[in-house]
Amino acid sequence: MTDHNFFERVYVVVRLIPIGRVTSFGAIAAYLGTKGSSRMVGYALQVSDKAWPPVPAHRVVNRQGLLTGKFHFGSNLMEELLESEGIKIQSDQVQDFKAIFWDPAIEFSLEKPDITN
DNA sequence: CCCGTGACGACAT
DNA sequence: TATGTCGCCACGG
Repeated sequence: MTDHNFFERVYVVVRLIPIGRVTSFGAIAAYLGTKGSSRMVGYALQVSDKAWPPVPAHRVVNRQGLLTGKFHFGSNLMEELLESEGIKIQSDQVQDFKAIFWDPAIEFSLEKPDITN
């Protein structure tokens, strides 16, 4: 597993995010064991367009549920993508963020069977 | 090789 | 609660 680069590890986790759910940079960083380098997660997503398979980077927001990276998607593409998945956005902020928050360190490790995507 | 930058986050004031 | 500062580490100039 350590054969993969840090960036690719980020992509793997992000691709695990169920549709209609979101997670934070810090949660991913913590799950990867690099809790302090949450900035690297954001950097990885910035260049995720050259990764394959595609990475749903729009499902990753900051700790406040704010769409800090929407500018990198161009206009309001990030917001539209999230709303198309049923996520409500207002003022660049995810509504009911706590409710749809998906923590890989918790929910994924439990391997909940009711999550089908 | 050194310096500034950055999709963040925790803590101090 | 809001604002400022520091730590984190990869990358480009």
